[in-house]
Amino acid sequence: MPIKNKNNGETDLSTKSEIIPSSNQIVVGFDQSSTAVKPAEKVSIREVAKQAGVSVATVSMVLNDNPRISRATQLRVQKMIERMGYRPNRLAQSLSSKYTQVIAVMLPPLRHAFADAYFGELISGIADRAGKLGHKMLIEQAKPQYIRESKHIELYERRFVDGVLCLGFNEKHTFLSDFAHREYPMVLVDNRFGNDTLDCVHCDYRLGSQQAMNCLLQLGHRIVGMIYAAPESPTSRDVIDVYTSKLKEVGVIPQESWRVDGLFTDEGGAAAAEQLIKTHPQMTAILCGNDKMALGAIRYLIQHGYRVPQDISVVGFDDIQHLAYANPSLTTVHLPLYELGILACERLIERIRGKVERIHDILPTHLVLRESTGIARHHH
Amino acid sequence: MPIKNKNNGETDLSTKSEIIPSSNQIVVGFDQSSTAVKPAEKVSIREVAKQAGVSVATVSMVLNDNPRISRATQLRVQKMIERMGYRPNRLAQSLSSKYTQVIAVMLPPLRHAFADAYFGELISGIADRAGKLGHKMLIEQAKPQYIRESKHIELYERRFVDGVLCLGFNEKHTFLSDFAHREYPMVLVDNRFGNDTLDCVHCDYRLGSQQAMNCLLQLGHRIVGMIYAAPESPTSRDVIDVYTSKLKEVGVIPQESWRVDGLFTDEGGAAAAEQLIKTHPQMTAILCGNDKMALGAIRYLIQHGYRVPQDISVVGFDDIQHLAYANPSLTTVHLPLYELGILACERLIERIRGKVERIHDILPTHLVLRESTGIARHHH
DNA sequence: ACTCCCATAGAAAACGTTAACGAAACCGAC
DNA sequence: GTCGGTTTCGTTAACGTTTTCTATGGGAGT
Repeated sequence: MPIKNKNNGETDLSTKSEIIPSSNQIVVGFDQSSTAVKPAEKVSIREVAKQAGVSVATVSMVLNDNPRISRATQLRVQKMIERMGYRPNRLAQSLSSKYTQVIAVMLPPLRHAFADAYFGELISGIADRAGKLGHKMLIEQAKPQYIRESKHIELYERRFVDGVLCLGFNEKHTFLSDFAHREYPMVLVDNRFGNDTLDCVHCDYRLGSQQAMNCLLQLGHRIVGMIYAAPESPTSRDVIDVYTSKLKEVGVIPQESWRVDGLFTDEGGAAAAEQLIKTHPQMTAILCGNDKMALGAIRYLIQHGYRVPQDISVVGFDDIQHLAYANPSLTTVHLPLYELGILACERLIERIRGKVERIHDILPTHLVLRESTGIARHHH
Repeated sequence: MPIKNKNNGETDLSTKSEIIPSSNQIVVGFDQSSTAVKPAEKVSIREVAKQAGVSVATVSMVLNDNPRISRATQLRVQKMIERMGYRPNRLAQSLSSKYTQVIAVMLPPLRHAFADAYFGELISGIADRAGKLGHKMLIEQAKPQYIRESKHIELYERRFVDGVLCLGFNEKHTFLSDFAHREYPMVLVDNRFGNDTLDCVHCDYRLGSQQAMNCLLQLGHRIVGMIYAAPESPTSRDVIDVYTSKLKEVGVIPQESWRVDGLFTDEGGAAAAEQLIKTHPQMTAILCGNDKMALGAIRYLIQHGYRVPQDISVVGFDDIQHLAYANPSLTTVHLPLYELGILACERLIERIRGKVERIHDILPTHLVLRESTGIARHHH
């Protein structure tokens, strides 16, 4: 299934960019050093113009390669710029032009928001694409007081940024409606806003839920529990909706008590699994709203004598990396978060430039079949 | 042991700031919405001045509460600022003043740099303190091409930032020497540069290594292996140095082959553990350079029939959160990374303002005793 | 009453760009 | 040879602050 896109979008979501594959803290070296470190006494566009024998306007136009400049003078000026080591002051640029070339990434006020695998993937994509499009990335955290003081609006009004990407928010975060009048470019990432009044891009959680449920149903599971989280989130509701309708399709009426809130955390997942398995011993599979909860659930189950997947199958959501070593490895719905980050960044910048009106893009998911799922055991 | 500080530093490293404790993705709501969303047609300092019946200079002085303004007019102007919803354009402010009030956080080009628990803790501290000090935080990744194009210098020259915090770099990253002439404020975080020519703040890895080794030696371990990483890093060498000298203190000469590089990764830790245990079956304890490698080592050991800690004790470094659920839980050296982030941010800003000359601060560590260590087994 | 000084505030010059407008020079066409 | 039309580039006014320099008023000192 190709990219579902309500706009005319044909965005390139590839090119993971040059990254050294490893993974932690102090990486072993990559040799490099900038070619020249100029102590360079500040040189302004005026100096360059004078030395090149042209006006400042001409230099400016060369900088923004305005077609009105002849190839000859363009080369001459560029030579001089190079020779003098001139770098335009972007404060002056932004002050006089319309854009700051900076975007902000807004994170929810979680203790470990900066160390989260989910946010990390998104931010990675955003950072890569922003860099490629000549934009800088500011990171902010929407703590209660921050919102109370309207710092999120100040971001625009004081001209810190041209636009904002909001990660990990849902309808409970009422400050989002500050963007409803669409005066300030903002794209909600991996969620949508109820009345579809906000620009957004997100993964196709309905599709993901279908893929997960198809898998479980094909393996013969019928009593399928669910560990969800943040039911106020439209995408979370998508997953739940499909979960119930898929079960109904095969003639099973999922009870209310088959669903437990796992709070998006490992511990919550474990607690939820406990509750599910104690109240429904005949349950043979659990669908989890994210990988963390799935891992917590598996941990609980194994520690209490259940075999995964022989006794109970578990499916997650996210496909966060560096979990390959989990035992058993997790069958999960892969969310293309890196690509979503790229898309979000790209759409936001288009929106800033007025190249697009409404944004509501959806990226397809796919199931990654690993060891935590298996054929449903018989219950007698 | 108090803070070791070569400067006159008495920095407040407390106040974790208001954060909702939970942990993932879409958090359950915190009610909030900005008090007022002004559609506000851009109002500049000139308008305010006119309405308040004063000059722009006066308004500016009120903004920066310059003592030369009388209390009466100050109040009058502030009222008007409030009433008109005026927000100073910080591009203009920065253009005309000396500072941008923005700092950058430079990350190494690792694939998951944005999702790393180690960096996450540091960044969390930095973000909190930067916000408190009225600064914004830009995040950059020092990919090879980035350095080749001197973008790290451009950061200053084009006036994006006043200073940079470098996380996760070591002496192999030769671009760091671009800062040796100390023209551009930069603080190396959690490492130091060989000839001590760069400003830096870091944890006391020597102390940490002592604490870990004291623990193991007291438990009777003598054949102690080590899984290190990035030996080009001065702090890594600190750990290794203390490891060897501590063993020598009790009359043990650690062989070269007792040490293996674990590459800072989980997989590397597992491979290193394998190598150690196969070549030295009599080994009863392993000291690891970080928690990831320790976890990898434990995973390998358990999967291959060793009991931890009964057969082998393992000690880590970092004390990364959300690892409490590991089994067995990890004895590790706690690095005060959040606090280090705060300190780094604070020092950098002092440096920017010229309030401090050289920076080289060290924060103490402490051992967290958990389940992965025990009394050395007898070997016959 | 006159000077001097302090407290207070205004005027104008930066800060370093972009952009709107206008003006030469050159072209071919008539 | 004049005339519109292009190219190509210079002039100048923004952009919204801070800062330096200057000016005014009034009270204290003599």
